[in-house]
Amino acid sequence: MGRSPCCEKDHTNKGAWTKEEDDKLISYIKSHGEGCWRSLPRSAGLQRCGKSCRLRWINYLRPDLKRGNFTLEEDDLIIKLHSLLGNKWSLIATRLPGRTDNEIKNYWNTHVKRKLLRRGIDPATHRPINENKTPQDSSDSSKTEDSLVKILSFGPQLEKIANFGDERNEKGLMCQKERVEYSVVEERCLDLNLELRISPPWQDQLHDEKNLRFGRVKRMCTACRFGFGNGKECSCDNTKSQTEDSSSSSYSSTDISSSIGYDFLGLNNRVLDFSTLEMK
DNA sequence: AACACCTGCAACCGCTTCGTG
DNA sequence: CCACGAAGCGGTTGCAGGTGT
Repeated sequence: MGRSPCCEKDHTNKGAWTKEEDDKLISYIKSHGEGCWRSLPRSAGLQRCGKSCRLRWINYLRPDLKRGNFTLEEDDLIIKLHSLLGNKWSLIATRLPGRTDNEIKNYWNTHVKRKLLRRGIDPATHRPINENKTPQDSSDSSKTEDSLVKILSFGPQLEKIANFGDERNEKGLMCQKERVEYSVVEERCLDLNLELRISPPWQDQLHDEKNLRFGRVKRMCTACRFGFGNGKECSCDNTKSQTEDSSSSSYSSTDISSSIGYDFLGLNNRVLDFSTLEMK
């Protein structure tokens, strides 16, 4: 048994849109707004599948779309975001006003990939191509796969945490969601030798111990990094004091970056504010 | 001029996620 | 908790236009 079709294929047009179809769609959405794509074609008098209408509107007809070539700034931003987010085109598109996920995806596949390859950079990993096959790396890559599998298997729990809400936002503190997204990105990049690393540098243990004694640094356990602070998974040596003093229990990106003395990826000034990365 | 090949992009397809009853 | 439909997403395809031979 196959999947049921999203529309009646017999009575729908396919292929390139005509000017008349575009006009019908635009005028319908202008007067009725977006929504209920499934019923829209019939209401608008179009012999198209709802999906097709949605795509046409989002990728081509929307009035706020920026047409034309990508600027150098957009180019750089796409590369940076891709190194952090991977092929999450819709997420990347949210950071590029007027650009659609489809447009960015196409641009990546046709221009950016080639550009990176010319520079000797693997577009998939964002690492130098000739660095890929060292014996040390082969063991490292299996480690990376392991850690990635662990992170991915965390998925459902991470989602639950991500839904906790933003009650702490008004204090300017990092909410659970931010902490989760931050940790995931941080962990994913662990093995990537990127100039544009999103995490603050991992502090070596000796340095931590020393600073802990002077009360300069609060060490986070893995559970806290994933947003399980105060749970049974938490093994922080400062959990107790954190629960007593809620204001010190949250780690914001800005807290961290200011505590370590630099603004990684411009998080302080919100150039790349991952806390606001949401699905459309 | 004719053909083959390449490139870029719009559109499609199938899977996943989300919302609702 | 489950089932179902709608919407969203990312990979892939198809085709028009450009370029090389």
